[in-house]
Amino acid sequence: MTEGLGARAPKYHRVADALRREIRDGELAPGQRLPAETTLVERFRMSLPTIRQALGVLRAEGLIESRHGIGTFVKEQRRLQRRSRGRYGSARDHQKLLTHHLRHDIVFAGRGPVPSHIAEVMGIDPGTEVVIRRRHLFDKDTNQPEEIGASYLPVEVAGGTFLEEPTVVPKALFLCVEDLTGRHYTRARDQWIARMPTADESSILELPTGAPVMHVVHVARDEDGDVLEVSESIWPADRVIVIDDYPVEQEAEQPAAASEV
Amino acid sequence: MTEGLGARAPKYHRVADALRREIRDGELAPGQRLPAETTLVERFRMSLPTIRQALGVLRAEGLIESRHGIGTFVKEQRRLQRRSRGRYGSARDHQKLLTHHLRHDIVFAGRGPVPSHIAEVMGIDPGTEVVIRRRHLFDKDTNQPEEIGASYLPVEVAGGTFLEEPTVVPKALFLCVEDLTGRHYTRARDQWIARMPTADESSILELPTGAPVMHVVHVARDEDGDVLEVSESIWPADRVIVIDDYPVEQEAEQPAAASEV
DNA sequence: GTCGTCAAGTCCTCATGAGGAGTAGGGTCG
DNA sequence: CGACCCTACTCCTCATGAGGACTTGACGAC
Repeated sequence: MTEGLGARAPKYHRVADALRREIRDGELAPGQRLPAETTLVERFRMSLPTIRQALGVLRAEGLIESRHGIGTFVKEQRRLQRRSRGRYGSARDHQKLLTHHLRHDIVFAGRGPVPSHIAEVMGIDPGTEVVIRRRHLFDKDTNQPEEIGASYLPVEVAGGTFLEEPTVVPKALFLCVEDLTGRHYTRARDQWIARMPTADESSILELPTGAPVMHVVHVARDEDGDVLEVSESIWPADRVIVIDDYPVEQEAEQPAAASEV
Repeated sequence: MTEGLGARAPKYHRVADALRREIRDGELAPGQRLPAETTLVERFRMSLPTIRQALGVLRAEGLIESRHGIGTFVKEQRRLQRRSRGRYGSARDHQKLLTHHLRHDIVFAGRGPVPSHIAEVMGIDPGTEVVIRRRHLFDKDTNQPEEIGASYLPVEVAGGTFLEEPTVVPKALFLCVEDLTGRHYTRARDQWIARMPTADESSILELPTGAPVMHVVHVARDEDGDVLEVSESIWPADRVIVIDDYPVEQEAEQPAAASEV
């Protein structure tokens, strides 16, 4: 650990380090308010920009969060949601929306050009017309934004159906598609990346500056390998744990996706 | 998109937006150097701190990277490494280290107290003595840091073996453990989270400020459900894609890890 | 030719000063 | 009692000014 930084380290770095240690040691508990910036100026005997720069470092690390006009607070580290595969089986059971505890705002439903990163996994040309459903999900109680979601369906699959209407579907999307087409979801591929949010995502999800997002692109295919659906979700990264539970291969085998951890 | 911000938006925000658009539109290509800060001061007719604040926003978004004494550059978005399960099968095939293209620096090997986040998944008390192997991995060609890794093995498993010695093991760790104990890796569980790096991680991985990391904790058990090994890896998030390819459950089933995407 | 020195250009640190904007609490007026 | 306003406190924005540290390339001494 970088305890006791030498006098050679930048001042803002030393301040950040002192506060970081107080947070780690519990002197500043999660949820607790930090001293006001002006108070820190007096305490550390440094200028306001220097103090603010130090706070900026801790903000970028996700340790604190500032609220305009109120104060700066130690963030509560909670990762509530666990996400992994297995969604299909449980949805077949319950016959209801996977995210029924969230309020769904359908912000768009209809046809449009497929974005390039989706076209890539679908194996079609960017700009090809597909059926798109975009949604924002909010916690029903706190009204906090939880997720930005979008589904992309080939026109052959969803064209002319109620999936082009901006209404919440009655059950999991894949069950609707199976009913409408008679085809079956057979194989899926998830692609997870973590990145910094765009300005739009940051404002929709009300993210504090410096908070990363988790972005998953989900591709579902039928028994012939044809794409039935691509959907993507974007969450604040600090609310997500991806869990993958699987048997260890006992025999030599070449997995579909190479390959190391 | 937040095109054409009104005059009410903060100045640094407008500057960031203008540069962001130039990057997105390709006027500033990946790898290319941005105008010097002093040049931007003249061009936008704003003060240096304002310009620097705008650059700070783009840095936090992972769009640009500044190098002291050299300049500020548009980051190349490259996600080279794809990681997913299936590691065991291919390792049994090749009988060599999974990360043989990287240089391994064993920074520690021996006994020590288990960290709390590892104790939790191992189901033991924090501080219990375990065998720990810590390593830093570097690209053999560029010498760039690529990964921080650590393995935690119960003393019953690895105590008194060469796994307590700070030398690179001849083949994948799990094959060593299987040979030494006669027990077999049967089931594994990976836990992925994305977060901002600690100060230490940031310096070891030479991360630009504002860049998140991907952190995976891997738990391996034998047929009795006893933990044989826990290992964790930390990568710069922008070099990682996690890919998960799996069959869709056709029948009702309660997966081990609940469960929604 | 090789090495070290130097200067120019770059980003980084930090101080001072001023004003603006959002929030919460208390008081006043109806 | 309720609605409104005012004030104190908070964080946010932005300017100016100065010096330092790092990198590169050119130049001269050896």
